[in-house]
Amino acid sequence: MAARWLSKEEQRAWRAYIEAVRLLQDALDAQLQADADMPHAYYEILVRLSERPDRRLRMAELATGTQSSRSRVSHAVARLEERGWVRREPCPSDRRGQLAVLTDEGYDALAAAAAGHVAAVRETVIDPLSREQLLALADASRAISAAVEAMRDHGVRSRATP
Amino acid sequence: MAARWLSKEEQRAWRAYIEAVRLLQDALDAQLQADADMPHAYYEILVRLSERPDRRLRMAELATGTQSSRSRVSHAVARLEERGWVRREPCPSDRRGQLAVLTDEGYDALAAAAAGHVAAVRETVIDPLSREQLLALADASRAISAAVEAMRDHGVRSRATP
DNA sequence: TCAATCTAGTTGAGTGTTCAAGTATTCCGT
DNA sequence: ACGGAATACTTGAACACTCAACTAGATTGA
Repeated sequence: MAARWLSKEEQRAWRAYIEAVRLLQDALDAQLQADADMPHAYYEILVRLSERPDRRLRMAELATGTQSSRSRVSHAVARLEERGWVRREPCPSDRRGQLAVLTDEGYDALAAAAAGHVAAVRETVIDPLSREQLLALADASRAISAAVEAMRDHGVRSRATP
Repeated sequence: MAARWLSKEEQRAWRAYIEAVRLLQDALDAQLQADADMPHAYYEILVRLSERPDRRLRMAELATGTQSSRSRVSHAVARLEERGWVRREPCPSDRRGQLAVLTDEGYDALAAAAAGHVAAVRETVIDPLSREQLLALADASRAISAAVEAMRDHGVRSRATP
């Protein structure tokens, strides 16, 4: 397979993208860590749980919902449980399964964190972009997500040839 | 400060964005780890060094160039040095400073990793987007980067009020 | 029905990142 | 010239994530 490089324009675009991604992630992580003492990944777990009427979710659903591995969620929920923000329950319909349940303390922690986090998101992403830009960003993002999932599934055609 | 929430549309866009970011980062990290035995952050360090005619860069420049903290770069270079991919040199003009120098082995490792990585970037980002989409993504990214830097500088106006 | 296989989730070791504190050197004002 | 402040970088502990191996329960099919 001939290695096809990026054009100057593609290169510039790609770098602008990952640069923004890194800066943003670090900034949001730092903001949440400083203001709410939790990493962004934990925040997202609490958000997903809070959106459920019964405030509970299977571990696997939590994993797919937050685009993370089962192992990550398992470790994270263990930590959240130590803090009393989440509790585990056995799943009635499948005895292998576990339900992560958001506790009242967890809900309070989320409520306390949310305003600051949303303000930061607004300040760094929503407000600096026009509506068209934001929608374009979302479109491009969906295309990227689809492509990543496609690559994951069909097993990376372009793997380094051994 | 009144907490201003996100509209439905903003919410959808924001989620699409971070979802893509997470999926992409995990995929690229996994690809590089599997094919070249290095995380994406290390790859970027090697890239920056390789772009210099003398293949060397001050630690601080490496940090700003890769949007990471000095500490991160310091640890990373230490690891890369253990592998023989990078070497440290004292900086002649400032005795506090250090130069990270890409070794020949490091250059080879980068060369071996590059094709697979670029192919993955192309497959997940460049190819699935139209030229307009890619340019729009870059524009939005630059706006986000600027906003993050602005927030970092002027000290987060919207910090959780204690 | 029972073995093989698949799925849900956990665990621990290894690795990378962060945060705060540390050392060494340079810069700056007087 | 010299003391204080800023800068360059490192270090170690605490924490998060990954990968592979593992347990336990569900599913399949012969």
